[in-house]
Amino acid sequence: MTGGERVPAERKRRRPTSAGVVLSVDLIVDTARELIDAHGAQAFTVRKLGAALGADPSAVYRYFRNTEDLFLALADRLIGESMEGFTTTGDWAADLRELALRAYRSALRHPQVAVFSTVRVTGRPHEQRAVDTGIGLLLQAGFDDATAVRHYHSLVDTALGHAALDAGVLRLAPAQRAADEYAWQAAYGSLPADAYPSLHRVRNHLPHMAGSAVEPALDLLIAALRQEAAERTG
Amino acid sequence: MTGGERVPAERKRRRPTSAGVVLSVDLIVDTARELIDAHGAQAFTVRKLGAALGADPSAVYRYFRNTEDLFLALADRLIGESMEGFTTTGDWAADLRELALRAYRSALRHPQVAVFSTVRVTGRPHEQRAVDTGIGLLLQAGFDDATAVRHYHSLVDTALGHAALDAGVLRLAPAQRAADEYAWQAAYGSLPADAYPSLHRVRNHLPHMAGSAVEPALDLLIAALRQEAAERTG
DNA sequence: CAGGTTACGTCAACACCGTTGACACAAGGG
DNA sequence: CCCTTGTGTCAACGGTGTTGACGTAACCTG
Repeated sequence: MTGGERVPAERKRRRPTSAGVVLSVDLIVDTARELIDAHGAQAFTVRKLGAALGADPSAVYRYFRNTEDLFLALADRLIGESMEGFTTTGDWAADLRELALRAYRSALRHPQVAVFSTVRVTGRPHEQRAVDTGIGLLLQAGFDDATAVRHYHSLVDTALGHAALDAGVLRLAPAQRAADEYAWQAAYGSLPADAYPSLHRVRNHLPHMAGSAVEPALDLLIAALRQEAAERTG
Repeated sequence: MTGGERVPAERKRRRPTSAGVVLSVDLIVDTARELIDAHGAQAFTVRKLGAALGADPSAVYRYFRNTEDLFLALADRLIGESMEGFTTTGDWAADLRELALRAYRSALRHPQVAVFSTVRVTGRPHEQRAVDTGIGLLLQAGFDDATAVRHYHSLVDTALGHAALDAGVLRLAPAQRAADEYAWQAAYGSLPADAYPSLHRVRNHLPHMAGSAVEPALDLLIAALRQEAAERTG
């Protein structure tokens, strides 16, 4: 764990803030979460967090050494939530698809946080549980140890990568988003067939490019895994 | 196309800055590029751009309505550069892999910019050329129009998504990065076999998780496409 | 139950950030 | 040669994350 540890390992003295709130790591993480859910990670600031807590913004630094540290603490909680109620069905490929999609959906709601949890090793219980489950499914499919790790890495990073991209789209104002969808038609719909033969041919299908590609991409990954597993065992 | 247009369509009067520099759209984009290449997109600010240009920071707003607009202008240039010297070899699968890897590598150096170019339709020549080439390769492989578009979307977004993720790693200080690689061993290397059977079994392979997963992921995607194309044609 | 230690909430300040409006001047067209 | 106007500069606004000093209240000790 590189930098995760909060300043004091345990804390006992609790003094209420001038607004009467008793701070704690959990309360701060919860409040940060609510703020991000309500107004987007883009709008999150330490000062707003302080205001939402009913405390001076700088009080946060008694619990986390900086905002990155706070995000990291939020990360493991999100991993845990995204895995709530997940159970294996016996179809390892379908289970892996679901696992990756859960990671995607969770990360999409909290992209800033998600990037941290991918980049840094939290090493906390929720993360460990999820990794164990995913790699277990690949071992069950018959892959050897090294290959299982590699494929798990590919799946999860692809899901989270798409989330990082798609989160950018969500950040756009709805009107602008609609305009961009149409832009695929406007900019590409009438290109000369001689200079852009392929684009011209598929011009009617281009608006689909405005949506997310997670599911098609995951489907391809899973198909490849199924094929490779079949070749291995058979 | 949505919001790209700079403030005046054309400009004629050129007055040198107090440092003797004659500003222009191209000069500003070039300088922004150099700044990002040298110190990372994270460290880019309008004020530093002004200093690097030898002009007041606010002069930039005579050419771009805001920083997002500037990034968007940079995007198409990067697409063009990433495709420089690309030629098809006749092996459509290998060509697609190379195309996606070029997008990844280019985006990795300029993640902030890359997200914009994925999210927004630039509709400019370089973008159109790249899309036409990629979809052309899939049509050549025998996919129908709608499927070719879908697969192209999956490939490119996966490449760019991994870039967005991996860019986060690059932002870490090198020492911290090395520590995180080791963290996979430290946090996961000694987990109890009964609670985490799969993790325990593959524990020696976990440090690989610290690297990028682009190439393994792209290999899986390409394998799936090869398989699907073979089933189609034969 | 009193006293000392100290955790921690608060305050003020620092050094930044993107962006805007007023202003002055020089470039270019008539 | 003047007048319009494009455009570089300046100062300012309202934000940001983070830090250090400070005092008080909460706990531990006796």
